[in-house]
Amino acid sequence: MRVLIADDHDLLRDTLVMFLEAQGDIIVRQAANLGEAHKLIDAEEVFDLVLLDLNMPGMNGLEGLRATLAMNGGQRVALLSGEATREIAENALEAGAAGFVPKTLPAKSMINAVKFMAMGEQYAPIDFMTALDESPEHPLAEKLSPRELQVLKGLTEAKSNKEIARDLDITEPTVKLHMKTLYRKVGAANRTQAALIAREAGLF
Amino acid sequence: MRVLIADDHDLLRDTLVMFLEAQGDIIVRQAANLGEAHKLIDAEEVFDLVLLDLNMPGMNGLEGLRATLAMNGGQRVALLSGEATREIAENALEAGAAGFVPKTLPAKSMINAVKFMAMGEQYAPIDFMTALDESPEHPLAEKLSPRELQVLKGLTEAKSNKEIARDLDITEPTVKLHMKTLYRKVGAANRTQAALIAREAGLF
DNA sequence: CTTTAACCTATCCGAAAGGATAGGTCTGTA
DNA sequence: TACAGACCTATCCTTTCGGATAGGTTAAAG
Repeated sequence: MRVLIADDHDLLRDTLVMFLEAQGDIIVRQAANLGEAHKLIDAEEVFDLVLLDLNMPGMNGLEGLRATLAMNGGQRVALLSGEATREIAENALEAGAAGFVPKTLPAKSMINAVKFMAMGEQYAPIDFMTALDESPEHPLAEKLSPRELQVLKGLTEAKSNKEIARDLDITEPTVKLHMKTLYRKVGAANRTQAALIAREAGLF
Repeated sequence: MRVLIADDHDLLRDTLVMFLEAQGDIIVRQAANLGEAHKLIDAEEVFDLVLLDLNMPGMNGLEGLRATLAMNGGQRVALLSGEATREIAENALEAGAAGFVPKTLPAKSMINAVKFMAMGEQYAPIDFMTALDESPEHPLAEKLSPRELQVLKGLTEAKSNKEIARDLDITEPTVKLHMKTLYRKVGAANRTQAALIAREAGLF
């Protein structure tokens, strides 16, 4: 089994190489950037698996992955990354990657994943892929006052101003003003749009 | 490596057993229903992996999976199914399953997956898990007339009745009646809820 | 101790939404 | 032809919403 590891972090690369070669039946080649990796792919016989670090020189996002996939030999290429988002992982897999390996994976699991992919399967960590794509922050929630958030919550529950007022124990006109203010803050023209924006932002 | 396969389809079970045992270092035990499987788990030393068919006698949905996970020995349990939905697969993985194996998988991949899981990793087919959970149909869209759909579309764009009327070249009162009718059809109390429901259903 | 700013509160009024009711136009069918 | 049913249209009328305006409270800064 022939594997190529391309990563500009020497430490991680060496560790991975050591672990893989300890498996006995795996031949590992190394590269520190995309150019070196391509040279090795051109010069040697086809690899069972090529591991590319997302952040190493020459990668340019997923472009390097696509370029490597398009190279002769039809080798299987997987993406290796420390801080990639789930979205990037999905894009990589859609682009035809053999898998996605986060650097947070335990060494043992990483070895298993590499062997798994080299055997022709597609790999990605389950928990990573099924995690909800939670927006990093809710910039909206930050800009709204507590009362406005409560009013907005009532709005997303399709309550009338009167109901919201009763629930919050304030008068209806007050609710209206909060509405008006929060429309301005979230950029909505009316309550329907405000509700859709709130839902879109993942609030409540 | 010790594997237990529980499935009431003899043909599939025998095929799988044959393939696995051909790998040389795998000992396979069989069961035709959940009760038999539990007896084997109790009687023998711990398995590296237990494969449970979702539809065999005694399973009762994911209950059988949970019961098996809770048994002594702490064995790893994976779900095997022919027609499970992505939702069931996710629930199984959340419940602590070692993996999910659809019966549509090629034999070679299935063997790889079983070995992968027996080594302690969690497996699920990438394409299966990342597939969008597209609602089979939009039951809403079927119940609404063309005009009502156009009105609802305008509503999700946060337009006023007057704007919708102008866009559709009808009078405003007509728009109102369409609104009222579609509220009833989709089960909304007001326009905000109707907009949220439409968005939720994936319309527009 | 003022001052400023941000927030919550309230009043009034025009505009929009929502309900009830009814006429008009197509289908397909007896 | 007559009829039923589904759909689109329109007219009143009441409720609700949305905007403009302004007073009251609290906390931080001068």
